[in-house]
Amino acid sequence: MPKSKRLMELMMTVNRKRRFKVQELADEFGVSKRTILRDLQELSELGVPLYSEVGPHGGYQVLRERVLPPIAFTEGEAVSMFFAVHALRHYSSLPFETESASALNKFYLHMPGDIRDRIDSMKDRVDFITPARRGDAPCLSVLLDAAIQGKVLVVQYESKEEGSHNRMIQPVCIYANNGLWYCTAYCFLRRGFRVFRCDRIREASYEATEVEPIELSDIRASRQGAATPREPVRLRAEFTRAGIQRCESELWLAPMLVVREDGSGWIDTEVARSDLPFFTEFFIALGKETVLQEPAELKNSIRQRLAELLERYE
Amino acid sequence: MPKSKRLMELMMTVNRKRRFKVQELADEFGVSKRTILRDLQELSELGVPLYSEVGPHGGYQVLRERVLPPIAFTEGEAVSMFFAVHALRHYSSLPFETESASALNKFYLHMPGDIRDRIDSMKDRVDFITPARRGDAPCLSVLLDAAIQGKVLVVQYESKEEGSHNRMIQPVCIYANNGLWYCTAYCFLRRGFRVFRCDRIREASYEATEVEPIELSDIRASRQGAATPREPVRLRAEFTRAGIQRCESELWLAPMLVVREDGSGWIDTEVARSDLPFFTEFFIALGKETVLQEPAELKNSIRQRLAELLERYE
DNA sequence: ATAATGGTGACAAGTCTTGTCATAAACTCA
DNA sequence: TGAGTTTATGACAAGACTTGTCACCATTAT
Repeated sequence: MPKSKRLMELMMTVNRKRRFKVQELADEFGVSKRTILRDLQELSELGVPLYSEVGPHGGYQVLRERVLPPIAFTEGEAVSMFFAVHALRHYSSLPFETESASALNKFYLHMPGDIRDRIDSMKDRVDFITPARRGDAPCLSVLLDAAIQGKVLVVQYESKEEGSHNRMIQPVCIYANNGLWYCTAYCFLRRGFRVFRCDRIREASYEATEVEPIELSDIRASRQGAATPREPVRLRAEFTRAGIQRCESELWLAPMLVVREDGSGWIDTEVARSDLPFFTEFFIALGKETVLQEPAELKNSIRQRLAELLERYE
Repeated sequence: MPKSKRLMELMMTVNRKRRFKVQELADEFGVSKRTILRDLQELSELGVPLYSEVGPHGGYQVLRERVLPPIAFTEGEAVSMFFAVHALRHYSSLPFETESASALNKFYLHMPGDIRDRIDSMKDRVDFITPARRGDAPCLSVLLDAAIQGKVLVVQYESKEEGSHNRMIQPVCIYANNGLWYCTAYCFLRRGFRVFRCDRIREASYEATEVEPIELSDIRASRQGAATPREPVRLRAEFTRAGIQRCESELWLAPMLVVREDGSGWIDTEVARSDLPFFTEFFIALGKETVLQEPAELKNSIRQRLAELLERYE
């Protein structure tokens, strides 16, 4: 095998196995140890961050920095990747530390000049906005780690109602929505799946929890479990065109909407009775853009609420 | 220069200049044409998509696909990039066509096995959610292109009030927010900067507009121009803790909020009189979580609105 | 037709690569 | 302490690979 090809393959190989001995590679490539040593030095000069230790149990290592093999990207692909990573700057907290910033930088610096020009001309013209929020979420990486490894955490959670207290939870997944991070987790206190706002989790640690982690083979099942409504109540309402447009902004509502040709529409679904206070506010906010047909119970609570408000503003 | 190094440099060079002749490179590298030809063939075998045409005015070209030079990414950087691009799948429309999907795929396939494992274990655990919206925005790439090149477009816009009609606009920038795409543009009809919802732009074309594009050297100035309030009215209000939390979800409001230690807070700012109808609805939606202090005008309109609603639900 | 440009094969000169050997240094473990 | 393991470096000859040259072909624009 000619040297140039061997170097390329060597690069892939050392990236695959992060630790290796010279003899190993020599056998694998059918060349002498001396040759491999020389090759490794060249790779090193080319930027692959190799580190070696002598002695028994020694050997070579690739440091955390690894060279990805060269990839053929479309110009458009490269641009897409750039803006995707660029969008992450809106997040004040990320589960991957600050590494996206340096990735962006490296990516940008390695671009051929004309692509870089194109990016420059687009940089001020395109953006994926995420609302910048105050709440930092300091525990994201711990939560993610626990989710991946299926471990139980003790967290200090500051809930809306009860103030700050400790809970044991087993994270399932974390996600960002509308500028805030949330964590779905099994809560050992409440014995069920709950969603936690990550910025309200002040501390999280693995410390000696004797609780056995539960089995989470099917994540989706657990998610659904969290959402099953009890005490269903039928909800029917008409929406004007403007009403529909506003409803479409609501994640949970959009899938249940039925839209007519002319843009207006309606909803006919079952909701949990315990959610009625929420719907009271929701329908009030919709103002004249809706006509509520059912349930009477909701109409009543809306009337009552409106009367209270009116009194407040008198 | 040894061959292996020359190959690497050659890769960079052909990526920089997308069209070139063999003789050119031969001079540049101080080797013969024959050697360059052989090298180019090797690059080709390595995946660089070269294309050549014979004859005068012929020469080599790198096709739209280009090999980015190998970049040293931290493991964390690679993972961040993956999830950043992964998040784009939530968007039903993008200004860069479908190229992010293929970028993601290539990226994933080229990862060393253990990083791929790590990504797999994280894929169901982390997400950047963007509300999935119905409205497709078919014209994004045209709008972006016009913004970059400073051209005037004729668009068919379906506005909330006036239905569908044509306008001439000069796009400034486009951005995604909460699942919808918006375009800031100079509107020649209204003679000022306006924000358009891209999914309401049915068609956009360059066709023979004799209108001269305006100068947009400073984009930020133009953005501000769009936001300067006329007929300012002083707005003062108190918010409970829960009220503050809801206000923080509002992008335009968050910067003006003042938050106290205990989580409650207030606002004291100037708004345009023309926005009062909007604030009427906004404060009604806030319910009991706020106490409006000023202006009386707004209080009146809220009262009136509440009374109307109450009647509706009677 | 002519000139420009890429494409291929053959071959000798010579450069670069490789394996071997010797030696050193650092480290582990018994 | 000493034996064994592993990286590290230098020297050198054999030889594998690379290079330049040259001859020739194919295609295409002018």
